[in-house]
Amino acid sequence: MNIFKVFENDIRKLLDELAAEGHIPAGLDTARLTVEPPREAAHGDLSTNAAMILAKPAGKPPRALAELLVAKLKTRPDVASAEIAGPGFVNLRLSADVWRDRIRDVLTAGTAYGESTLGAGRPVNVEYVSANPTGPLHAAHGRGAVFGDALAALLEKAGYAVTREYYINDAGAQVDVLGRSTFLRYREALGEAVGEIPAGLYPGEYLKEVGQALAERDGSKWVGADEADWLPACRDFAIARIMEWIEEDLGVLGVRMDVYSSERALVKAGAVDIALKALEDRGLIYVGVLEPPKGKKPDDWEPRPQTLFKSTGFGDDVDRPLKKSDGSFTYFSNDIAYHFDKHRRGFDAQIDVWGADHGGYVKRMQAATTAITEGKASLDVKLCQLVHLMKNGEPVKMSKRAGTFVTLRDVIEEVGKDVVRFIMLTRRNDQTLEFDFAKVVEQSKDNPVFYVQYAHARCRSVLRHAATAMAGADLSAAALAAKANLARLDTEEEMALAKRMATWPRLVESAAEAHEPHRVAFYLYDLASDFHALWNKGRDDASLRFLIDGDEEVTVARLALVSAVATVIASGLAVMGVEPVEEMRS
RNA sequence: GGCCCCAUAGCUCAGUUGGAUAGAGCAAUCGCCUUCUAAGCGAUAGGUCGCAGGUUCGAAUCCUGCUGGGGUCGCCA
Repeated sequence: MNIFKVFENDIRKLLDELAAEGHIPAGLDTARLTVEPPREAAHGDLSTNAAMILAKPAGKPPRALAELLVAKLKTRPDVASAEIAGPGFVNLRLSADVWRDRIRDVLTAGTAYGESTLGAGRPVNVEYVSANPTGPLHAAHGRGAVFGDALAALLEKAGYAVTREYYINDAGAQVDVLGRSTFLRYREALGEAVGEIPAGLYPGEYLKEVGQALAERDGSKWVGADEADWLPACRDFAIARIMEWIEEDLGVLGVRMDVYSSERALVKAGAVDIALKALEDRGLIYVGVLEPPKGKKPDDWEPRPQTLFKSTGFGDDVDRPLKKSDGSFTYFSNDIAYHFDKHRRGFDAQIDVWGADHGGYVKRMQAATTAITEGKASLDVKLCQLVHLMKNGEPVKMSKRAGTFVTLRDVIEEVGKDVVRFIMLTRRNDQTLEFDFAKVVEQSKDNPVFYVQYAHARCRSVLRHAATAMAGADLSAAALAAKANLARLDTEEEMALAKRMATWPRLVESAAEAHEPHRVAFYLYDLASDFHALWNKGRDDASLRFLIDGDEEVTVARLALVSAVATVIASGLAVMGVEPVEEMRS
């Protein structure tokens, strides 16, 4: 239950009542109405701008309107106080029981707490990773993988029907290069001395393994064969093998895709022709000559007629080529077909997660998606900025060119999947992220992974102690929910925790709508911080500890609180794909 | 040159889709602490939200124009 939404709906009803009573005109636009926690806790628990946004259309001063609302709100038993502040805010303080009851909600719902019906089961397609099948995933891919996966989980929690999808770019020139590189390694595996890997081929060591495997499967079958024969064989073999690795790596990271879409299969099935025909029918394709890029004219520039898509009609800056000069389709054409295909599979809400270097591609893809689906589908593109790998403040050198780069697997093996996942979400997607191998495993307050996990571990530790101290007592969440007298929770810190947990459903909804999973990480840090604060109070004042000898009632109430905190942390970590820990010892 | 992203405390970053006196961690200063789990706790100080306009009850947030940094720019994917 999202308490803020409950009040928002109730306030809308009150406004209807005011209209029925003739205080304000009926049918005022309340789209801008908000009910949210004020930044300043001193202002109360909830705050609404209703009086301010309606003042002008209602023809009444905001404070007068606020008076009317306050009078109505004050009659509610769950409202402890309602007052007007500033330019016309209505601030509410809720009775403590409203917050305490949320603890019971948590205990009853378990880690399902925070789930919402916001998405109403609408399908959403989240496409992420989609790394070229030409080599193992490297560290930077990890960010897109984690981001996309957490976003998918978040949307699921918010009630959407999510499909996780990986687009395999197995149709371009790069996979022919892969095929040639593999052929060389294959001959090498058969004993041929191949020497230096020629420029233009992939030098990576990992292809030795692919060549070896191919030699084992096919023997010397391809030596001396026509390129027309060995190239597709080597290419397809390598793609299949590398995709296995990629799936394995993703598995280690805890990422499981629902759908792998092959570009080659799509092209083969004629999807590109269908898509371009659709655009053609709408008069969005023409043959024309593009202007050279302003201010940065390539040396070999020459005007030439190309088949172009009229993307300028949909917010793009220039029209974009659909065919290369040899008549074959550009990657863009295939991509249009792919996004059209998603639409035809029922996805009108599409999200793509890309690396920041593809920023220049966003407008045309959105333009094309809008154009080809006649505005029915919307595409949101989330760009993930670079990850800077560091070790004790020193940058870790990466060179894809030389074939030496830090693979995602290396990173996971060094610090663990949970640390990778958590850290990748501690920055907004459009900020560059520094990943320091030393810092991310540090056991201190400035490491958010540790801090959040520590809070969970402390909760579990308290419950373990309680189980020993109160042998025989049923301390399950259900039992605590049933028997705890939550009225015994009344300290400032306890109420702060209860309120923080009450905002989790709201956070899920707003983060899901904004497509910003990093907010979950920050929320958990805040929740952990509230919990640690309460814990620390118990150091100075024994009466504030959780287990109080001789007062079972307060102990049970506090155990309910602690159990709820652990549950909400676990619920948040589940969205991030991180396993909560029972204790910090390792 | 066009387009996209970024610019918030000394540093690293949040900022609830336009709300009230802009927050957290680190570093700094000052106290405390040896534990229901050790990897500490509390307090203080720190700001022209890059600059200048605009929109309105109200702007870090939206619009315009600048400045600085990054990315990208017709037959790469």
